Amino acid sequence: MPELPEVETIARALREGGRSGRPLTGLRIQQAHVYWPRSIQAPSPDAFPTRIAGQVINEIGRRGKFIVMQLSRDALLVHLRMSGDLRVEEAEPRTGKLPLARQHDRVEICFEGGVFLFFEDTRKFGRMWLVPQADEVLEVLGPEPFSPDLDASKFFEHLQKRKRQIKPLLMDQHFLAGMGNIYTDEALHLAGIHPLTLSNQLELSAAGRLLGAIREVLAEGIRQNGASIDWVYRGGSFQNNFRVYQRTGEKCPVCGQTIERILVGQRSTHFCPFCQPLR
DNA sequence: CATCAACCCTGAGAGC
DNA sequence: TGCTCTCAGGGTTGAT
Repeated sequence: MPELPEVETIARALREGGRSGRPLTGLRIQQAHVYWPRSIQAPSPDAFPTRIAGQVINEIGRRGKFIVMQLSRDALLVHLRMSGDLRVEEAEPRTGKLPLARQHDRVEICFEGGVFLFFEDTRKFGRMWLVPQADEVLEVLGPEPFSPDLDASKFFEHLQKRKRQIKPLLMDQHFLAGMGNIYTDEALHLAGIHPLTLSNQLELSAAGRLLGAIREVLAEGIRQNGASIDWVYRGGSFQNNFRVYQRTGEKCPVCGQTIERILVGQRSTHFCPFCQPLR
């Protein structure tokens, strides 16, 4: 399930080439096909292909868990949700044979020069937006975890203003952009904070520790090209560094206590009862 | 404002 | 082997 490091890895590959594809920046879109209309959030699925045709991709980046592509006139945003991925393929140089859409491909974008971008999404939760201003969609997001504007004291202030369980709060994209189930569990363990701790109970020192832990696990995740879980996202190796995530019943790498699994805000949550006591 | 449940979906894994 | 059942998981929506 793509979180910030996975989305960052995918955005980089689209921007700079890598994996199978070559860079998409600078390419002009010829046409598009929508195979699953609900994958298009805006404009209407019918209007999408007409409106995107002819536009050139000028920039590719990331904001929270969104992939952000700046086109000639519009912005193309992609949220991969649970099972989404973007795949670049090229026509056979010799025969000119074109790539075929696969079973789980929901949207296909064709570029001049025989390059294709497929939005594959087994579970159909992912969405695309084609809008004049990216901010229409992105403005509701909380700060980027790596934003220089976000320091320990500001983070502490934000936590103080709310009275929520820390884990669901960290996963709330309006509060902080980019965290998902994996990196939240990992960051809370690294910071030694129980997932049910109320946000306004955290002291300044704990807030600073938490922000540092969030940045550390995200940076390590990016360094390892994300985590490969289940059959979805592939190519990363951060799953080999999980401290607690999906390690229920195993020993805590720090203290040796048995890692527990509880439900927090409808999400499975892994933590060490010794390293992360609830006070 | 905080919490909770349902919903959107599919494939994997369990149980039979 | 093959069927049915349950469940995970990000985000949105509506109820409490």
